[in-house]
Amino acid sequence: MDAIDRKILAELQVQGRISTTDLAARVGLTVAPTHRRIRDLEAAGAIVGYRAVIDPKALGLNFEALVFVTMKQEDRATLLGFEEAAAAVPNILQAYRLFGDPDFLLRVRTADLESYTRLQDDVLALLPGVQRFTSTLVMKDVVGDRPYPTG
Amino acid sequence: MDAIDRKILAELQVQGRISTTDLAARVGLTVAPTHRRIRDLEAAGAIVGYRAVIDPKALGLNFEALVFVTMKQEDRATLLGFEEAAAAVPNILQAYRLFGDPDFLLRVRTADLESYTRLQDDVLALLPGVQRFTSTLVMKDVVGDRPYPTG
DNA sequence: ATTGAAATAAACGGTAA
DNA sequence: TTACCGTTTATTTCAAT
Repeated sequence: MDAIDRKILAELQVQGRISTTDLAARVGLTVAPTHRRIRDLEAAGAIVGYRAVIDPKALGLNFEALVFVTMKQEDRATLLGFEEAAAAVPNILQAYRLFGDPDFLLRVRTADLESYTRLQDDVLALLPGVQRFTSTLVMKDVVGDRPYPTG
Repeated sequence: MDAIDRKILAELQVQGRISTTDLAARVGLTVAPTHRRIRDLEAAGAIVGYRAVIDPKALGLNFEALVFVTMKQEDRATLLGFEEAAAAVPNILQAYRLFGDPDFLLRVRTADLESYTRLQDDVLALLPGVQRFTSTLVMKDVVGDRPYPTG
């Protein structure tokens, strides 16, 4: 993982579909070694995959909320049960387990406030082991998901 | 934005580098209309771009924290000043403006706890308009950034 | 550097809402 | 009529050896 690899990762995080030819020019190599490095980075798991970045509004997902979850107990089984159930809810885009209280933070997307209300009442409230949760509405994505710093 | 477009978006969110040929087969069209749809989705802004998904550990970024920020004032200038300054910090991967208190939530990645300490003291603490902030360490990414539901 | 595959773009006719 | 598909053709670009 030298400086060139980091530059490759930086470029691919911004332009996931850049051709090997163009990428080679940007990192100052020829095509062959560039291609080899990409293959190695993929094989090593440094590059997990590629994805299109979608505008959620295009899918009608205009509402975003953060949900803080506090669990009844913090034993292993309770936590794992919750994590598994949460992973099965497609509207939960991200979920973090935190140190301290609350135990989890969820990032949730729905079409609108009404869909969110339904989701909270019919799905989130039924997640196993939950003592209580607090929702906070997201007003604005100031910094939307951004590439990792490579420098 | 019909069902086929949603299917295209679903596939591209999971396999951003799938070939038009393969994608066409998956959505049940031939290459030409599939390609047209991709072009239109890109032009309409539904597809914002493409990116490689990187393992942050490969970049040595092993530490993640959430930072809740409460501002001194909530006037427009103060908030915008903070947002601009926050956007200039590469370690801030995501930033949300929230309703209520706290005013912002930041997701921050650094190499380790020491780098985070330095970042907090030397950078985050100097962001303009901040009254106080509270850090919470992330124990685990239960659900790492996941595609939007298209159904 | 070469070969084969794939992306891209345009044109044309058919078809269903 | 409008909008979309599918086929075809041609050109370009890329991957891969």
